[in-house]
Amino acid sequence: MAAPPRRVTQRDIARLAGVSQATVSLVLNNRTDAEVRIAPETRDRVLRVIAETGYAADPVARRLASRFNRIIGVFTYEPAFPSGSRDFFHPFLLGIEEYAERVGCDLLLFTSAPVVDGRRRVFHQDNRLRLADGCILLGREIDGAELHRLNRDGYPYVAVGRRDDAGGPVPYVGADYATAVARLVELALRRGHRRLTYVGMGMTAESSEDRRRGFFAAAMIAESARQGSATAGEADTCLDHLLTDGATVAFVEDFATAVALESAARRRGLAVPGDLSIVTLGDPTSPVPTDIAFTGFRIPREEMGRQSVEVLTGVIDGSAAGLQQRLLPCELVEGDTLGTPDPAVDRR
Amino acid sequence: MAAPPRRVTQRDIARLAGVSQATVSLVLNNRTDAEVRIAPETRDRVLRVIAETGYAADPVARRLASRFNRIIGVFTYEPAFPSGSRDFFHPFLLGIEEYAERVGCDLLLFTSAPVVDGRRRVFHQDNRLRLADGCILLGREIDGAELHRLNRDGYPYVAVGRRDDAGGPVPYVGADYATAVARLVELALRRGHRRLTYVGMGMTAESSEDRRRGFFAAAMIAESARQGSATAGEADTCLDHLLTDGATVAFVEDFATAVALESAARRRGLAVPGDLSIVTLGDPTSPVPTDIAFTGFRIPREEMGRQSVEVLTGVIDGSAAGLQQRLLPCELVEGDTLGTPDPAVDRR
DNA sequence: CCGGCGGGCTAATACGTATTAGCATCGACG
DNA sequence: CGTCGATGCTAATACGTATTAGCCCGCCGG
Repeated sequence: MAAPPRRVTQRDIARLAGVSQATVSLVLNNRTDAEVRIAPETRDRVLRVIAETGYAADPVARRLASRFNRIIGVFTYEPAFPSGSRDFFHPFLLGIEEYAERVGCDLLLFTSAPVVDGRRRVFHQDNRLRLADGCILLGREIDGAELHRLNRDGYPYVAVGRRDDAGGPVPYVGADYATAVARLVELALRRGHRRLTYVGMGMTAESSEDRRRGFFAAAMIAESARQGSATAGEADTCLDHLLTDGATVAFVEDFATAVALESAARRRGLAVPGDLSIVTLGDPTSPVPTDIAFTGFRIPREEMGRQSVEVLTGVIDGSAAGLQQRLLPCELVEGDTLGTPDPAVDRR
Repeated sequence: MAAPPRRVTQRDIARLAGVSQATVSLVLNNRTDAEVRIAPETRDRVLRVIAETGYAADPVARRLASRFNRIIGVFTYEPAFPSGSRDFFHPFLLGIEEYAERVGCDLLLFTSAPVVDGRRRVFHQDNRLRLADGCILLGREIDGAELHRLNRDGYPYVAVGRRDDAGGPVPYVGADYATAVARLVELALRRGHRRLTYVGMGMTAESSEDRRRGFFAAAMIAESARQGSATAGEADTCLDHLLTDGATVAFVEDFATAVALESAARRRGLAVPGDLSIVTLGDPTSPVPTDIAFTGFRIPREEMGRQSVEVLTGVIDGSAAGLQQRLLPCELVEGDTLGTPDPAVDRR
């Protein structure tokens, strides 16, 4: 290991400028308090030496001495490699990077977090959270226990996606699934649908819950409507279920399931939306090839990324300036898969 | 700003375990040299306290005291995620992240680097390079002056893509464009082509140079062949040039140019590869819609990402173990756009 | 001439860890 | 009984910066 050349420090600058290290620090931080005064010529001399040497303060030492690092941690829960989840994370990262750049922060990806029981863990033997001033949590399912721990430790963080309380309110920037789904339900009702069926994934994540809640809340209101529920599995089985149920429209939580359902229907000679309408409740999270323009909504992922950084900076500097829990509206997408129910079937 | 709760330090652990801070550090680092000995029961006591408190060493202090941080910096000359270059960087990042996880390093994206004159700068007023142990440089064109500076400062880094010397050899992991292009030239010659034309971008980047070099070196060898050269611009102009030249095959540096050229040819009633063959010299770097399977090669981007981390770790710990300049082979892609020249045209 | 006061700077310390020289203890050995 | 070598630990210091108490000096007012 070659001895690395000792780098230029404030002491070196101080020696060259004929002042003390403290003075260098004061000049560097442009301190102009009443308490602290530096003569203009001294200041200039120091600045000149700094410019000549190309000195830049060691961010590590700086962080140790003061409090902040201008580093935003990014923790991704789910295995990052399968290209599938990459497409899921990408829009978030886009927004995060953009806003981080704007506020002059670097991004630290906690790739060193080890995988235990198939998921990454924030807390482990040698967790390095403190490298960052705070942390953005990304992942479809986030461990409640870890959120508890974060809250207890008073570590600044923000979740992307709504989260239930965990030993205190969880700061988050989520998508307002409940409202988006409710809007779609209303739309279906207006088009004449009376038998709506929700096809979920059997997941307990908050994002699933919110969709489900939005669906049933809106469907309940229309007393005349009937709702069913199914779990995505084998597409044909699911389709059977829908038909038996007399459903005229399926609200499908997962995009890939919707695609599978549509092809299953087509294989059986059923037209979409002629014989069966299909509504999707989220963007594709894995690349599913399809030419169909599904009716559904778009999750403002990029904006969620941006705002998560915004909220995090608020949490970090304690200015609870912005609301620390935000739900962003989803944009409805008017596709080709929500029609009017076949009158022949719609015998109620 | 709420006073953050002082976090647990080694001193706290020491007090609780009834030992000194030094002992805690020694236990933590599992030091078992001949010089340093800790009684097993003491060690256990300390470890128990650590487990109970959930203590984890502050990586910042650790870095200040010792030398390394287990952080790999990633500097992208263009924004890392934004959509334009997104498809370009993504595979690299994928490989980088994978390998970083394997060696237990975190990744630091230098998003705080300001943009000057349209490109990001490594060195600026308040550069934060020292946060990381070393740095991976990504970008189509990398400023030679900055490479000089990195070399001069002895800062460990590695470029993705071959780079010319800059005040010393530049560690890199690149793609062997020269060989890949030469192979394609040979293939074209075997198929009977005698008039080959290179369509470049007029760029001076090493990646462009290498392709060009590979082309002319291989084409020269076949004394019977003639080569031409054109610069991509308006596709029709370029096509005119090719036809005037009597070229039977175009070697096109940029993927998008190849796509444009193909449609221009088709608009004029020319068949590809019937009347004109087109070879591409790189993957699409921006999403260009096309159904055509171009003949060309694939750049091992992901592998380049992985190996760049590997090389960087070598540079950092000074074990010049691996070669610090690597060129990875590209995989030839046998597409549909390289045929045999029309005999009518091939009058030599 | 002395006290006070403000400007301009420095000495000292803290941040939390890693490292090293060296102290204390104890058993063995001469 | 003194010496020596091992063993087990601690005190002290370094890393590079930020911060604060306070020193020194010159000037002004009395």
